[in-house]
Amino acid sequence: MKNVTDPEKKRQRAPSKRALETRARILDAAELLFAERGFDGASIRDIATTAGAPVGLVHHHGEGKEELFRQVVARRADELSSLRLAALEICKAAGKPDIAAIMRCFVGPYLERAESGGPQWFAYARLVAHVSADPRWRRISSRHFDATAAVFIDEIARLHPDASRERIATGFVYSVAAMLALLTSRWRIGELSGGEPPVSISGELEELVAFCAAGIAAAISK
Amino acid sequence: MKNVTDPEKKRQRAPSKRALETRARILDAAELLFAERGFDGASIRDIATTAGAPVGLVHHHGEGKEELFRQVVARRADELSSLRLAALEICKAAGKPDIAAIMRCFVGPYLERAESGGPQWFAYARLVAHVSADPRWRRISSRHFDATAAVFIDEIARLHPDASRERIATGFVYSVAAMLALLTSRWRIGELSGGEPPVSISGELEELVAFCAAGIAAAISK
DNA sequence: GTCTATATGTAGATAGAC
DNA sequence: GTCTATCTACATATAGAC
Repeated sequence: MKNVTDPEKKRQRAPSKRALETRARILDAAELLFAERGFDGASIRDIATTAGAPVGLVHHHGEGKEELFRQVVARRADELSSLRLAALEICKAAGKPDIAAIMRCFVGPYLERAESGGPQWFAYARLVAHVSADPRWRRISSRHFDATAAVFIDEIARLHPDASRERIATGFVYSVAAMLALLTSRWRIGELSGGEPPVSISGELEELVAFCAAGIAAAISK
Repeated sequence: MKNVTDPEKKRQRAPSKRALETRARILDAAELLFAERGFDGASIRDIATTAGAPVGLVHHHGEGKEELFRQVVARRADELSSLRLAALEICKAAGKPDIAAIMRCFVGPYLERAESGGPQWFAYARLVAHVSADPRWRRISSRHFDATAAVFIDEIARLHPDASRERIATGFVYSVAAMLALLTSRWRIGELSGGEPPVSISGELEELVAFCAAGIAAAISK
């Protein structure tokens, strides 16, 4: 399924190194600005300026604003899914995981990336928050996030065969919301606790995992 | 402090009944469209059309798009704060509340309104989700939500004097995120559990309260 | 792939009649 | 307060030279 002649695909030649860099710069700029101001608040012109590229080039690589938006969401979603599923496999190989261990495989990879991967990963969390808030992006959300989410829900369901799947899914969605809140609303936690927000993100991992695991356990036995 | 001559205030006469109705229709339309498409995705013209009012009137009542947005957020925020604080007072009068009881006073009033108050309250939840996702609205968020949030965090802190305030605030912010997820992402819960989303919102109250209370308790003792 | 110039629509805001 | 007409700016998208 790779590199065979495909009449559907338009691009025939491999892109040059410079082209790939330009494309990456455009996606980074789009990620930053879509995250900061949402789909309609970020203009192609602003994205072009931030990327240091002319406007026409942004259209060329993005194939229109909506498609550019989807590409930006998809890029890290795919990377995250791989990391999460790999973590879950390792965890399962070491023995039957409990809810906390399962959720640690889901949130851990993101928190590690956010800690070490630079500010683009924080921008991405805000972008996902925008996607979650806006009903126009439901299709994007389903397409790029649901398959992996279903695997994790299955894993919890296997651990608690008597619990209704709807309650497990509910607890899981609550947990994802909490994870995004950690990544996007540390300023608010800081304001409400009267001090500065927590310095280290990965230092918050166990607290978040404990919150999610206890919450899910309580919700499914209610 | 009421009805005295105030040189700061511009409006001198009480608005007519018709004017108040028009204003309410404009705020409702703005709420719906801001919730659906975010600040930049909703245009003043769309809001005017939905409200059945001319564009100039939207500007007149809203005093500019940003101020209109803030007014829409503020309207229900103030109403919700009153309901929540009243619920907490009643709860405290009946004896020392635990974490679940405290959180029930916070999320209960919203879920009841969403159940009985019509679709505008669901739109408002999406609007708040947009406000939370977008760093441009931090001031609005602080101004209209933080005071009440601080009261509830204080109440939990009184119950657990040894827990750090930062952890309590973190658990509270996670809980608010979960509440918004219930109001804005039932479609996703439905998709992930392979069936329809839950019919009744208030039927989900105890499950959500259990999730939040167990999560907070686990997070502060971690 | 890269970049410039341009076409076409629509945005927020305001002036002024009623 | 209500409504119409209009100003100015900027949006997305594309055509075509290099």
